Amino acid sequence: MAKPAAMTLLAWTRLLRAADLASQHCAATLREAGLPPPEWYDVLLALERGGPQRPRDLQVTLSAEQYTLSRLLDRIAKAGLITRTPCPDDARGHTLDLNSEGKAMRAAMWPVYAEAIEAALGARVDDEGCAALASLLAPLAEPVSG
Amino acid sequence: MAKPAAMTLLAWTRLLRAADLASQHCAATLREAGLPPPEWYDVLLALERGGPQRPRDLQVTLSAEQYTLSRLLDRIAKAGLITRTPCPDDARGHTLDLNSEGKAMRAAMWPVYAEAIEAALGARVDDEGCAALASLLAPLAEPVSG
DNA sequence: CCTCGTTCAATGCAGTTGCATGAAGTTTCA
DNA sequence: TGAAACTTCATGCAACTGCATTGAACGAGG
Repeated sequence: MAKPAAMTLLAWTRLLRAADLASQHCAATLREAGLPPPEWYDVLLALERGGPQRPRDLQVTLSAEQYTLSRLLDRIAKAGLITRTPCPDDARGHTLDLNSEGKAMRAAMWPVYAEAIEAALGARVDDEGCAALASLLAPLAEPVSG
Repeated sequence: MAKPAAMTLLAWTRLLRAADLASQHCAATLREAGLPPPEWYDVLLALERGGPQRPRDLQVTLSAEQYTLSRLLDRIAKAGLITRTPCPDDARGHTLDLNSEGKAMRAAMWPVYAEAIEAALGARVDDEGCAALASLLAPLAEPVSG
């Protein structure tokens, strides 16, 4: 029932605005380079790091809604970047894997994405500041109810 | 061309995730209370604070895209919370104003919104932490290109 | 082996967004 | 004055999102 303190409200507005501007910048930068949006990168990277896996697993890693991920994977598959093969153990699911185009796309996206992150955050907050930010934001990394 | 440092990347992911979870929580809380989404609150508050004004002015205050705001105002007007009267000085625009339902709605939303902010941020980061967050995020408050 | 509760994934539908464009009004300046 | 440039706001269209539901397959217990 407690109302937020003035400082909490300030941090709140800054947090939302900063994240909005930063992610907008990234999305715009990728778009201008003719590349897919940032969420594709997250999927491609997770598959490259974690190897072939099922949507279920990706859902946990990316903490995305089930239906969001389902449709995102549809689009990525339609673009020919991943393959879906039936899962032998469980006929409900399929195993997702990066193909060579997918790997190439991830590699092509990274420099652009990295540059955008650097412009949006790295160039504005020094290393020490980033460390402070990361540790201040750590408690916000899990769902509110949990 | 510089690639982000490891700490920058950590802060980046935490920032996006924190903001996403926090805003999700707020939106969900308002929704569960049968109230309009957070962006309505921002409009109602801006009108209450700034008095009658044109979409153009709101657009600056809220830093929203022109078409986003245009349609948002449509919905809010359709819900009967604001009035649009032709602007005498400039026939292109109209003046927006809160009516009594609009004021009542803003007042009704605040406790719920405040509670959600407190749960998402206030209860997790103390006052000093919020102050630190706010000052670290200050440089991110303006567009990347500007 | 069946049945019931659970998990995995896709999808219908309505609402929202982004981009591009359009229509109407205003300002500038020769 | 009047044509060109700019501002203000709305909207067509395609893409995306969220919620709710469905359908299929799994697994536990009788």
